[in-house]
Amino acid sequence: MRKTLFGMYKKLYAGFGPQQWWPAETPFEVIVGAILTQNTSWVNVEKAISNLKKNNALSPSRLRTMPHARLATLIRSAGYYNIKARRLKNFLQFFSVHFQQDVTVMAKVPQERLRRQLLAVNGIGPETADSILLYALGKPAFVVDAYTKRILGRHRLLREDATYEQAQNFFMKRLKIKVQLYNEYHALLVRTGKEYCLKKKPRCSMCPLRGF
DNA sequence: GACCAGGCACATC
DNA sequence: GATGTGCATGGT
Repeated sequence: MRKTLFGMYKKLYAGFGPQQWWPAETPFEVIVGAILTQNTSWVNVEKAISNLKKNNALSPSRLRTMPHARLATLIRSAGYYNIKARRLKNFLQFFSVHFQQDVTVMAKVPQERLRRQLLAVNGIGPETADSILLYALGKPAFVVDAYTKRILGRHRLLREDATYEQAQNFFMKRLKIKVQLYNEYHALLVRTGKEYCLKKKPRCSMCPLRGF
C-alpha cells in the first residue's frame, strides 16, 4: 500500500491493537485527566486522580468549592499543582455557569462553537480542548500532541515545528471524519511515541512504523 | 544528575 | 508571528 495516513494507522493498529482510550470511568474524569496530563506523564496523573477519588473529591461540585491549597495538595503528584489547581477551577467555573456541571448539556453545543468556548478558558489550549471534545464528548476532533508532531517529523511528513492547527489539518484533510478512527489513531501515536519514538534514543528498528 | 513527560500562558522582541 | 520562560513531580 502507498504511504497514506490511513496506511500508517493500519500499521500501528496491526502492531499494537486497540488502545481502549480514554482510561477513565466517566466523561468528567476524562476532562480532569486532560488538564492534569498537560506536559506530564500519565502515571503521575493516575496517582493524582486516584488520590482525588480516595478523598471523594472527584466531582464538579467538590472540585469547584474546595480551597485551592487543598486541591493543589491532592493533585501534587501530577506536577505544576498550583497552576493545574487554578486551571481545574477555571474549567469548573465555566462548566457551572454555562452547562450546569452537566456533560450532556455541554455535548449539545455544536463542536466548533464549543471548541472556541473551551479555548477561551484560561488553562485550556488546543490539545486539552480537542481531548475533551473527542474523549469526553465523542466529537470528531483529531488530537495532536508532542508525539504526533515528532512522529510526523521523523517520517518527513511535516516539519516538527509545525503549529497545532497545521498538524491537525494534515490529519483531518486526509482521513474520514470518524470518532472511532480519531480516538484510536491518537492513542496509537502516543503508544508508539512512548515506546519507540523517544526524543534522544529512538528505537526505530523495533517500531511498527519502520519502513513506512 | 541530566533528561523527559499525552501543554499552556505570558512577556518580549 | 516567532521565540523564550515559568510551572514541578516522579521515573529512567
